[in-house]
Amino acid sequence: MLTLSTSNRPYHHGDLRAALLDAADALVEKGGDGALSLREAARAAGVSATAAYRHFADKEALLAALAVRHFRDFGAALADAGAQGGLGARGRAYVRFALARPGRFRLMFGGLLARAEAHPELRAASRATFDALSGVAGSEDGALRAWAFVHGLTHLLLDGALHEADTEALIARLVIDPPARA
Amino acid sequence: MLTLSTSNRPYHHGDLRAALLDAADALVEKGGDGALSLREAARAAGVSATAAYRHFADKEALLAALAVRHFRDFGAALADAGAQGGLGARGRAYVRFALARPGRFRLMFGGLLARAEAHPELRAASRATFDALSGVAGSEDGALRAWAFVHGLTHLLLDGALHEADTEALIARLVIDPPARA
DNA sequence: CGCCGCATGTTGACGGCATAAACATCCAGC
DNA sequence: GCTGGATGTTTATGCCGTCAACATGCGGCG
Repeated sequence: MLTLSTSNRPYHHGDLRAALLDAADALVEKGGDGALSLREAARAAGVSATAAYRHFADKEALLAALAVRHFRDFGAALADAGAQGGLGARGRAYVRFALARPGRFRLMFGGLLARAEAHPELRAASRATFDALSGVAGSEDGALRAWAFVHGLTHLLLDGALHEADTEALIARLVIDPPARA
Repeated sequence: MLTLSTSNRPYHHGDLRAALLDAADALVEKGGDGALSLREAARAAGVSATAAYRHFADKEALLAALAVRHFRDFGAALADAGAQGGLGARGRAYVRFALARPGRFRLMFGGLLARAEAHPELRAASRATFDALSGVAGSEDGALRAWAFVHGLTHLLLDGALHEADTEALIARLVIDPPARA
């Protein structure tokens, strides 16, 4: 049974908070945005329906915590891409991250942010990511335009608004590296 | 009591379908995205909880119908703005439409579209709007870039991602008319 | 003019959900 | 070894989406 050392193994479960976040992530990714049910997440974690309330104030708090996690991953992925490429590489990584996990992206940018004042950690995590993005090329209007462009392209692709057949080619063609002024 | 002529006044209510859409619109606009309850909309329309099912297959169908309505208004607003201004005027109208009614915009671009194959009318209405937008400056990559930029800026503003104080000034500064290449 | 069918709306019911309160359990430190 | 507080469970409440059976009333047919 391998009880991993005497480290910080919490009381009853293993680490229920993380287990719930994992379960919620899977549900959000599968069923889309509002398809998460606290009870179902609890079921998936093998725990009673109300156990989640020991770790999250309510359902929205769980979603906010999940969004925090995703913002950190997102920021890391962009930093990685930027390290060995320019602005264009970062932009393409941005779009690809979202297309690979639409549910995550929709959670991150889906209205939770708008009332993020209720979720200080989410505010902080998103601010950190945003500031890193803004600071890429100074904080000039050019950088802002680039960000808005990539962000908008992501949303349009996610929504199926573009009838373009070859998505990857479209990205490669539009999101280019030189001062695209876009 | 003024029973307006003998025109197409449906049977019991006045025009329940429209009344439900109005009520739903108000709820979506106020409480954000998923805050709509069929029962509450019915209550607001002064009708029993299940009456909506005579007009909509289910809750999602109501939301889809509402989105159709908004796509039409949206398209009309953009056409108006474009008639007496250039691409820049149209772009600014785009952003302002969304900022004026965040709930509407989030409904229109919030994941319903992604599985719009279940809602033919929504698919059609969004396609019509999108095609009109794409066709503004030919259907070149430039037009696509412009659209993506404006769309992304809209989302970023809606999400409070930009710390800019004066939103209107930002819009005026970024969304400009000449071939902004953005 | 009267009846009847169908579109419209209502009632009642079911299972699922978020959430709260009271209770049980179990590790940590004294 | 005992106890306290953190963690999880049970039970309950009220709302929700949706279904099935029923009521109602307008428009068209006789």
